Amino acid sequence: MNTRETPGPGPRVTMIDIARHAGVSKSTVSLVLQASPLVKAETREKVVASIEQLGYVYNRGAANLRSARSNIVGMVINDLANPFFAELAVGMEHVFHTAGYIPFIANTTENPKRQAEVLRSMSEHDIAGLIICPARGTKPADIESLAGLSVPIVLAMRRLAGRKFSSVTPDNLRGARRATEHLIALGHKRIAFFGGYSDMIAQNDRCGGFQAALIAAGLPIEPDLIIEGPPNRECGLNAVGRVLDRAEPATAALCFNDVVAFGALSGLERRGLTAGRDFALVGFDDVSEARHTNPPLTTVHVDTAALGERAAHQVLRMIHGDTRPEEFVSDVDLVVRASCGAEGGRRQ
Amino acid sequence: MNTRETPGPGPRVTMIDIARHAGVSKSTVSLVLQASPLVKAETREKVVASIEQLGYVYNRGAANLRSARSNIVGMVINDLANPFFAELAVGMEHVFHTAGYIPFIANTTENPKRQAEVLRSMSEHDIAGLIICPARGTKPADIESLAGLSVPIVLAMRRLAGRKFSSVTPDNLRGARRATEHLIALGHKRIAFFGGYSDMIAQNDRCGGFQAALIAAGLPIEPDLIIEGPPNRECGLNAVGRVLDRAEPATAALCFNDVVAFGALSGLERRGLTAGRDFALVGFDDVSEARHTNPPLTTVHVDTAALGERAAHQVLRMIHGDTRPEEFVSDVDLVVRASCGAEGGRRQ
DNA sequence: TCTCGAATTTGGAACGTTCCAATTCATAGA
DNA sequence: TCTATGAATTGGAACGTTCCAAATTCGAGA
Repeated sequence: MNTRETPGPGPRVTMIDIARHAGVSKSTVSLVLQASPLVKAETREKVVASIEQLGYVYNRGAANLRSARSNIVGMVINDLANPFFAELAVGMEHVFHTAGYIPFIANTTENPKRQAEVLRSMSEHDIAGLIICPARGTKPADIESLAGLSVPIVLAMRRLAGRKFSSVTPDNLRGARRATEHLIALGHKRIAFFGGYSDMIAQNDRCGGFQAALIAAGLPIEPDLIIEGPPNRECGLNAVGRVLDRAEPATAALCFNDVVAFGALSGLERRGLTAGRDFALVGFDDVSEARHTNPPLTTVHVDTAALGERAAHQVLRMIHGDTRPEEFVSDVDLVVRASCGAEGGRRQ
Repeated sequence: MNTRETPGPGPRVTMIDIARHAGVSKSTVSLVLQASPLVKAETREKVVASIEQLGYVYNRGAANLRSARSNIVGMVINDLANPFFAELAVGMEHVFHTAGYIPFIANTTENPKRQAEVLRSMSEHDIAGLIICPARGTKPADIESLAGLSVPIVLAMRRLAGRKFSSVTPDNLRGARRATEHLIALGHKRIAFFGGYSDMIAQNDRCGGFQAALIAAGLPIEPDLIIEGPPNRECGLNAVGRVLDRAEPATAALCFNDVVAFGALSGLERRGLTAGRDFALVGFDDVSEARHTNPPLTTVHVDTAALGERAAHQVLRMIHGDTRPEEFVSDVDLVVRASCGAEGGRRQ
C-alpha cells in the first residue's frame, strides 16, 4: 500500500513509471508537469498522486536536452567573505527569487583559475543568466566565451575594459573624491590611499577620485602614500605601518573599502593609536558593520542592496530578450562618523 | 579560417560536430573528453584543436542522463548575510575545490519554502552531495526526500531531531555555559539571553547551557529575561529595551550569536549606555568583526573555517561510499574582550 | 608475407525528457 | 443515429551524451 519513502538507491523513478502507475501516457505526465491547461483536472490529480506516491524527481538535465530553458541563474562572486559582497548577493537573490529563478552562487576568492572553472561548470549546466563580480585579472575574453553562448551577463562592481558588457557599479570616482575632500577640509595635508591594485578598474576609479581631490586642492600626490594590496583586512593592517613609519607620516587615509579600513583600525590599535583622534580613517561601501566599529567608521555609503537588485533586473531584462547593454552607475554618499575625527555623526 | 568566436546564438555545437570536424567518431571525442588513456596522443590533439576552434561546450545534462556522476555539490545556507555563515561557507568551499568538486551555494534566508525550492532544484540537477544549514522550522522529512535519493547529506550548525544525519556543530551547550559562568563570576545576578527561537535546536543548546550555569550557581531562571527573536541585529536591538525597562533590569546578557550582540550594542548606544561599563554583553561565534566593535565583543570562539572543512570532508567521505553518519561536535573557547566589563583582553 | 594480439576506433542502443502530428473521446446539433 | 467540432490524450522522433561489443589498424614475430 505505502510505496512512498522508497528507500535505497533503487533505479531512478521516471516519467514513464509515473505514466504506467497512473494509467496514462508519458506525454500526459509531461503535460501535467508543465501545468498545461490541456489535461483534464481529474487526470491531473491521478498523475499528481502517482508522482507523490512513487517519489518522482524531475530530471532537468533530460528536459534541457530537448528544450533548453533553464530557471537557474549564476552569481559569481569574487569574495563572499567580504560582507559587502554578501549584502550585494542578498539583494540580487531577492529579485531572482520573486521572478521564479533559482540563484546559485559561486565564490572565486579572487582567483581567476577558479573563476574559469566555475564559469565552465555553470555554462555546462545551462544557466539562464549570469551576474559576475570578476576576479582580479579577469580578461574580457574569459567572459566573452560565455557571452558568445548568448547567456545574458551583467558585471557587478567591476567593469571590464573593452567590450561593452552590461554593468552596475557605484560612483567610485565621485565617492572617493568626496571622501578625500572631506579629509582635506578637516585640515589634512598628507593623506594616504590603502588597498586595491592598480590593475583593478575599481581601484583606478577610487584612487583616481582621491587624486583628483588632492590636485584640486593643490596638494601633491605622493606615490609612496598609495599602498597597493589585496582588498582585505591584512592589507589595511600592514598599510598603517608603511605610512606612519616615514619621515613625514601621513595623518589620514582613504581605504579602498571598509574591510581594508577594518584592518587599518586594527593596525592603529596595535600601535596604541585611535582613529579619529590620532589618525583620520575613511572607508568605502558602508557595510552594516561600519557603524559598530571602534570608533564607528566614516565611509562612503553605497546602496548595496539596490545595486544588487538593479543588476538582477538587468539580467532578467536581457533574459526576456532586450539585450542592449546598460552601464548603471549608482549614486553614493559620504557618511561621517567618528573615525575621521569630525565630531558628531551628521550625514552630509 | 578563423571559425573561433562564432558569435550569435546559432545552434549548439555538439560532440558530433567536433567529430566531423576532426575526422573521427563521436565515441572518440567522448573518450578524449574523459581523458581516457585509450586514445592516441595524435588523435587527442586533433580533437582538442577542433573543440577549441568550434567553441564547444560540454553538455553535462546530456552526460548525466546516461551516467550520473556529477561534480557539483550543493551548500544550502540559511543566512548568508551573517558573516559567520559566510566564513563557514568559505571553509567548505576550500575543501571541495581542492577535491575537484564545484560548490554551488544557495541562500534560504531562513525561509523553509525557499529552502524547499532550492533543494528541489539542486536534486533536479543531480548534485553529488549536500551540506545544509537548515532553515528554522525545517522538518526531517523535508530533507529525508533527498536522502532517499542517496545523496550524501551533512547538516551544519543545526541538527535535526529524529533521523540520524551526519552533522557538524560547535559545542553550543558548553560554550554558552562557560560564557554565562564568566558573567556570574563578574558578579552579575540578572542575566538575560537574547535571540533565537525555542524551536531551534541550536537555541535550545545555547540557552540550555545558559540556564544550566544559572542553576549551578543557584540563580533563578527568569523567563522574561529570555528574549526570543530572529538571530539578527534587529532582535538584539529590541531586546535591550525589553530587559532594561523592567522593575529589576538585567545587568548582563548572553546573545544567541554575534550578530544579535551587534544589534544589542546599537541598542545600548541608542540609550546612551556603554557595553562593558553599564551592561555586560557576550556574543557567540567570534566572527572576525567581533574584535573591532565598540567596545570589542567578548564572545564564544568557534573555529568556523575548521568546522566548514570538517563538514566538507564528511560529505566527501560519504560520496566515496562510507555512508555511516557522524555527528561531530567541535570544541569552543571563551574570548574575553571589553564588552563584558572584565578588563584586559586575556583569553581563557 | 602472413598471423596474432594489443592498441585504437567505432556504430548503435540507451538515458529521461519535450514536441509534434495524429488519434481518440465526448458533446452538441442535425 | 450520424457528423462535426473541440477537448484530451498519445506514440514516436528528437536532444547530446556514454557505454558496450564489435570492428579496424598496427607492429612484431614467424
